[in-house]
Amino acid sequence: MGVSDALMHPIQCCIVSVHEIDSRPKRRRAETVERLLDAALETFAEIGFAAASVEDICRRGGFTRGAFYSSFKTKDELFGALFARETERNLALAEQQLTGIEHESDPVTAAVERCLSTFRADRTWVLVHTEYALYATRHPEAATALRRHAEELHRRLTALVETASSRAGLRLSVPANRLARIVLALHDGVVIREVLGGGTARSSDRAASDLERTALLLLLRSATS
Amino acid sequence: MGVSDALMHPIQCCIVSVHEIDSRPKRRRAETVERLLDAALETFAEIGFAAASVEDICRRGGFTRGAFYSSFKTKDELFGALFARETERNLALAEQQLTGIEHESDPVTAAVERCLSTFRADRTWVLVHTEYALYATRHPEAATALRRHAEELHRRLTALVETASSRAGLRLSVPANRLARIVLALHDGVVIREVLGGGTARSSDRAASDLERTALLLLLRSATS
DNA sequence: TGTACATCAGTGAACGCGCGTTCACTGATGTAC
DNA sequence: TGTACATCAGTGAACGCGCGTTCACTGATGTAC
Repeated sequence: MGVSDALMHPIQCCIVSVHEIDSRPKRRRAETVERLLDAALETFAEIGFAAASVEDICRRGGFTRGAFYSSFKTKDELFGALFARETERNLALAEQQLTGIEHESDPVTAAVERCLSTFRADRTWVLVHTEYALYATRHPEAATALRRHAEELHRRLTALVETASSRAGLRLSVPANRLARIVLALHDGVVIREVLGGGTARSSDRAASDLERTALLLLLRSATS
Repeated sequence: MGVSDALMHPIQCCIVSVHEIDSRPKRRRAETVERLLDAALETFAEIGFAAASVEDICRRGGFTRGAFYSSFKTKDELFGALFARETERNLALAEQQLTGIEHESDPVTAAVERCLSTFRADRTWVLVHTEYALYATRHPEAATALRRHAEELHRRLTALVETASSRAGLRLSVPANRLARIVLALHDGVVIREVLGGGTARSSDRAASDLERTALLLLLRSATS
């Protein structure tokens, strides 16, 4: 095989790995898919799913339409794949940011701060996610994917609230379950208002995250004792 | 002019007003516009703005496409007119529900209850409003209309918080201004999650409004003293 | 009141463009011997 | 190593449909005298 050959010939091996890192891999469909998804994410954020033509996406990715249809059956399928990729990324990011939070001296404040910095309103994703939610209203398979993701987030935040509050010896006047739901709703509301609301452009980043910090601290202060 | 003529001839006046109330008015463009807007609202909620063809809207309203174009220049103009009509309606409704609130014995709780019952998640409007917000992202005139409406809501809620808290002799640990923004964001988040989120169908009406009640009471409890 | 004309509200056929999707083809990459 | 063949990834022309928009026309309603 090519691989074992390569192992026996250091020089050729080197060339092969250059091929794999560089833009000339043996089989590059996976890479093409990634580039198309990247292009789709940007295009959908800029002009919306419906307004974005397959040609727009391909042009941005540096392909022709044929390439698109050799990777995806339809434009709708692409939307689903994009949502799947991005939500997986976001969950992994959250995982990474929040592990070990219960060892902080003040886990509540720490969690608020970390969540704010992790999920800082990412304009692109808010736009595409919102559109996907709207889309899911009329496409049951999309609704399933959306629900799964929402439930996963809720599960993780609930667990976080539970471990953090018990470690800190705090009593919750509202079940962790419900508290998590409230926090998620508040987050959504603030972030959506920032991106979609008639947001005044002047330093709205800080304004929105300040607002959310205030709100979360108010909430948590009166939910714990 | 026709009006002063009518005033001088009681009988004719009566006939004219029958014409205006009944479905045979002299000039019925206004009524046609209303019917088209009604049809558009339902159609947009069902299948979305982009997917809704002008023909779909007209068919639902009982017209042909020509009627549409003799009342609106483009499909986009219709969207703007629809948003204008609905926001005006909503503001009027809010006005009506919230006047006199400061005379309640417990204005905070009363306001929470009235807001919840007034702005109970109206699925149709949440869908259309969200889509309009997304649309406004790419259409500056729409963004202006959206901002105006958001600011108006914020102004009214701020005033309500101020008068209600001062009448009740409460001190706010957060400016009314900011508190109003937080409440609006929370409301948006809850309502959007209910309609767009992977909402479990089982009695989600009550669940969502219970959640919002809990959240608002928590917030207001720790924002006042 | 009756007649002639003007305007209004809405019809429905037609246009033309852009888009999603298909498909026959091509050059590059990999495999067999 | 070299040659012949197979598969893969992507090309780009073509198709056909549906949609937004236009426009010449019509019957109903209103106005003048």
